[in-house]
Amino acid sequence: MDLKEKLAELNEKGCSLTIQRHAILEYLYENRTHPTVEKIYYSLKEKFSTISRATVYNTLELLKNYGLIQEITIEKGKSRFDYEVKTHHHFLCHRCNRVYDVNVEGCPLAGKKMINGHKIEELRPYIIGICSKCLQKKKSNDNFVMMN
Amino acid sequence: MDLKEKLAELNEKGCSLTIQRHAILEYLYENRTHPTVEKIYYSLKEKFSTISRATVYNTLELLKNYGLIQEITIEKGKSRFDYEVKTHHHFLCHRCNRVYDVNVEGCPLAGKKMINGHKIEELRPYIIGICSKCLQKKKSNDNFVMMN
DNA sequence: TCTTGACTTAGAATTATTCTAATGTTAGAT
DNA sequence: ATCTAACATTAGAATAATTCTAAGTCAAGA
Repeated sequence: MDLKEKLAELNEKGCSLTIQRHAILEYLYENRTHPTVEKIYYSLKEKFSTISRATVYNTLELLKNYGLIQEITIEKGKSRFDYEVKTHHHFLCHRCNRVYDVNVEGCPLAGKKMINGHKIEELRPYIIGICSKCLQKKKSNDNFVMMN
Repeated sequence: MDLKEKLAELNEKGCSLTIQRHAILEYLYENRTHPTVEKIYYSLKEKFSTISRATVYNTLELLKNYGLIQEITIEKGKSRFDYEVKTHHHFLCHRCNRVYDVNVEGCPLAGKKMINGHKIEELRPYIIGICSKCLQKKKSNDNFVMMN
């Protein structure tokens, strides 16, 4: 779903479209790097110097409740946010702390509404490990060490 | 793996088995409710009145690094811990905040070592929703309201 | 224009986690 | 048995993430 559609949906549902809300959703639309709240806050400060953390938190919560963004809790202690709401796997590299999207086909939970009598509302499939970039880096370090 | 085996493994790997470490691992062995750090800390305080939060955090980190327990980051802002390290799904009820184990067969990631060039070290498959108990409660509330 | 309610703001408060410096414990050397 | 060095634990301070609060801002409708 593109930005205009999401903004329209917010509007239709009677949610007032403030400049801050617009900016936050737009930021997530343009930055698919799964930013933390802190990252979003500081990035927006450059445009809107008076924006407050509370607004960022409130807006992210609001957008999440409207189902327009999703929260990622893959890391201890802090949340990240993702413009894409369709369920997909996230990969966290514990070396560089980057979060990647990964596509995994054939999840047996896909489309399921219930499990063990519990109502399923959201899937958060997380994978932890070392990303390809860091594996490369590690390799060249090893080479470097071997050459000495 | 039972408690004795895990303690033995710690010992074999040269990790000193202090009373606190023993108590924390034992607590997780006996309490499979995915306790938060705070819950663990206060429960242990009853037996060991001088135990400190730092020890609880350090020990949980240590046990995790030895691969004897796993960390659950399903909730915003805080960690829970699980004695069982075999990969399994966790279900968080956003009404009552309980975390349940659920068994899901046929995950296409099972046994995979790599994905998109990234090295997989740990899977954290989380499901969010409303648990069976809370669904029941909701139902009886509805009935109650209807009867009035 | 005035009022009302919703939104934003700055900063305080709270919560979770990590850090620090002092103290306690233990195993091996003597 | 005692000493010592390394490691572990402790209380509390520091930091980080999030939520709360009270005051100010804005915008739509009477």
